[in-house]
Amino acid sequence: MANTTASKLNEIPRGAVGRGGVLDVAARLFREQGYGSVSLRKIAAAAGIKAGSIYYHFGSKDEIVAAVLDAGIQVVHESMRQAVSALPEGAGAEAILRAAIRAHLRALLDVSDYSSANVRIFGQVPQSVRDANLHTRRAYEAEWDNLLSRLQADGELKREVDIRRLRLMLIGALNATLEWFDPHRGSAEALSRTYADVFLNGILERQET
Amino acid sequence: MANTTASKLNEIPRGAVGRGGVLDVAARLFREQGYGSVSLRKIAAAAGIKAGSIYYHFGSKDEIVAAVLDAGIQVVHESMRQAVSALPEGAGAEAILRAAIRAHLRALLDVSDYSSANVRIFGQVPQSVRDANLHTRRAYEAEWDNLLSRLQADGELKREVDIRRLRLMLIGALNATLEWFDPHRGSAEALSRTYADVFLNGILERQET
DNA sequence: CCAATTGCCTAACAGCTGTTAGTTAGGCAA
DNA sequence: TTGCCTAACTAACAGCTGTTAGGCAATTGG
Repeated sequence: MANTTASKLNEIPRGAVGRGGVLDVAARLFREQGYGSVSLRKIAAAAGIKAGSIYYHFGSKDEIVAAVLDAGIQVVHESMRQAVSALPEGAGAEAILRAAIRAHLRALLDVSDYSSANVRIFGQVPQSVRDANLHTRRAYEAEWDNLLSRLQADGELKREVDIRRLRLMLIGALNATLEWFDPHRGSAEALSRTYADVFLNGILERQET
Repeated sequence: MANTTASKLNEIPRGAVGRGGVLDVAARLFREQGYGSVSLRKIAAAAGIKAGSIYYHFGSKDEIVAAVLDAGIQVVHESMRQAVSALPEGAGAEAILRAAIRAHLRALLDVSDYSSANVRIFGQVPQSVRDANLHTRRAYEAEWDNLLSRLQADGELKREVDIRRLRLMLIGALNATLEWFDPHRGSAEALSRTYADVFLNGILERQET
């Protein structure tokens, strides 16, 4: 037919999907539906290509999910590091912790499908994929441990808190927001303030004894 | 052969698996491996029966997972309610909150595969199953909201904290421990004390201004 | 302008999934 | 003894899964 040429015009240009496009779509689907119920055919369909074509860009499903997991951590890590290092020289513990909490939460809730997908599906992927993500993960954890240790050494954090445990508490609590956060009910910005308030000062009304 | 009678003796008694047995096994597997990668054949094998036999006790896979989810909430709910009501009459906010936190955490980490399975897989099951669990879930949430509201009305909690948000923070933070808690590194008991300490009083070293 | 490379497509594979139907054997009541 | 109920079994189904092989058109480099 004559329209073969014409129809090309409103088609997606040839190389527009590509490895990056597949990865973006995969991250979004993983975040929305979890690991187990997202098949390669779903990813392909959402990206506008066919399932087999994915194997031109990736060697396996594990390779896709591994790439999503790594990118997810890197986004939060970078966001948190920048937020902290952008602070003025003599910033106190309170300002530093508020900035770090805010950066982590905003990366999760506002910015990136990759970071939220990481939190959501990490516990669902095959062991081998989890293991491959551990290096990236530990780097981010070390960033927090360094920060917290420094503040504790300066006497700004209570001495009796174990740093590792505190980091697990903090990141765990922040990540848990993904399960219920609704942008219609309040901003990630405001939420990060509440989290900082509670973690820094607690929820008990203080008696002036 | 003559041993047909003898061999019966070291076989599992006929009705020993049953509906309850299947449910126990399912809860354990869901907690360990997540929803998507636990098939009916895996559940059946772990329970010592064949896949088809499950349909004598349950109408579908969804029915199994729904039963696990409901039981999971009920265990934590009951545990928390008892712990709080066992307190002496005039117990203060601090004692009440410590008891509630401790009960929730111990139900998750020490006691029940059902409660931990609930937390782990709730975000992975089909929408319809989630919806069916909502009633049970809301009852537990209301228990917390009542408790927190009462304490706030008595002036023991800071006025500016939103109750719903505080409850989401608290339960979210407690549930997140499932992802990293290791009984070899410390008890749920000790962990619950740390959580109470942080939530009640915060982590900042208090300056005597 | 030709050749090579890129990015996709089609068709098929073996294996696993939830589910159904029909069968069988033990225990209990009449 | 007869007959029902319970709790399992076997075998099969349609559909989906990750993955592979081979083909084909468009773009790009020489």
